[in-house]
Amino acid sequence: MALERNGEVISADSRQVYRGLDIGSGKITKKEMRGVPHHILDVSSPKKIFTASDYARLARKAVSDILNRGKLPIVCGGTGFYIDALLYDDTTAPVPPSPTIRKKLDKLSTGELAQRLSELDPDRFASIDTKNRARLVRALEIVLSTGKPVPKLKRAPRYSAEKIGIMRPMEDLDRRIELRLDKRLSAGMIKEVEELHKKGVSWKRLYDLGLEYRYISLFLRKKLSYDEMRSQLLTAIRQYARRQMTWFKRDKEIRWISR
RNA sequence: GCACGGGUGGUAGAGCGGUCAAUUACAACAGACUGUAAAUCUGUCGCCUUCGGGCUACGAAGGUUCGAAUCCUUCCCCGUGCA
Repeated sequence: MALERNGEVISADSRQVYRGLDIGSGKITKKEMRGVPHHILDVSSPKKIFTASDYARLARKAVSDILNRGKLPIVCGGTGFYIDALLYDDTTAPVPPSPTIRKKLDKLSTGELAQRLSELDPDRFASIDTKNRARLVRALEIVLSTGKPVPKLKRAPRYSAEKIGIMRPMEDLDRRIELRLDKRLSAGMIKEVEELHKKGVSWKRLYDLGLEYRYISLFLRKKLSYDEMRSQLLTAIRQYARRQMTWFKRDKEIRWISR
């Protein structure tokens, strides 16, 4: 598509932003790019946490650069939240994460966090998932660092964009996922994870990166046998694919093609 | 052949006379998503339902009991030990 329409690609993938996460994240290779410039790949160290707002900032810069060159920006990827962060203004509260506040909040139980939020910001409390720690912590972080309730977000479109989604039967996807996994495994994905750890990416961090990085690191730590790792990872990837569909299905602007 | 141990929902595995359609975990299905988003979290999960309940279920068949997944008998499978 980029070749046909004089475009450049902007990746919307929350793992391909990290250097060294190549096979496991399915990062496109130089050769596969066929001369088409690709953006927002390898922009962060895997030791750091790259956020949706970092993504929005970089991707918007890329969009305007591409437009200035008279070319078509093509955003491509499966991280729905990142795509929204790029396409809409006001998708996240403008409050950077605060390690100090988080450290304090981490000591509280989920119930206590919910309790505090209900006192400090009843409005946000009413709509939040009260069992989701990560959400509660973030909401409290916003309230505590601004001294104000969590702002209502407008989600204003920033660009006029055409959204295209590829839909295929789940069985078909499942089959392709398995083939893809085995291909990655034989392409040295385990080695890749081992290398990342050697270079200082902690086990905890690898776990948090999810999917291939999570399960392979568990295998490397001998918490899982090879077969357990492969089958649990396969399941996790399939579940993730379904979660992605849940996200995209609710976006009524997407035009679905089967391809 | 004898002696033990065991057969429970898609899977693993609790329950060991009533409060059991059956703890829990996983899988499956659906969903959420305010700077970790490949993350995090929620709901449903035997069948039917007018959501009150009804029905069929814990290897099989009988039996004991007001009442059994839980006790007894026989049978069929599985594992271990002795032959």
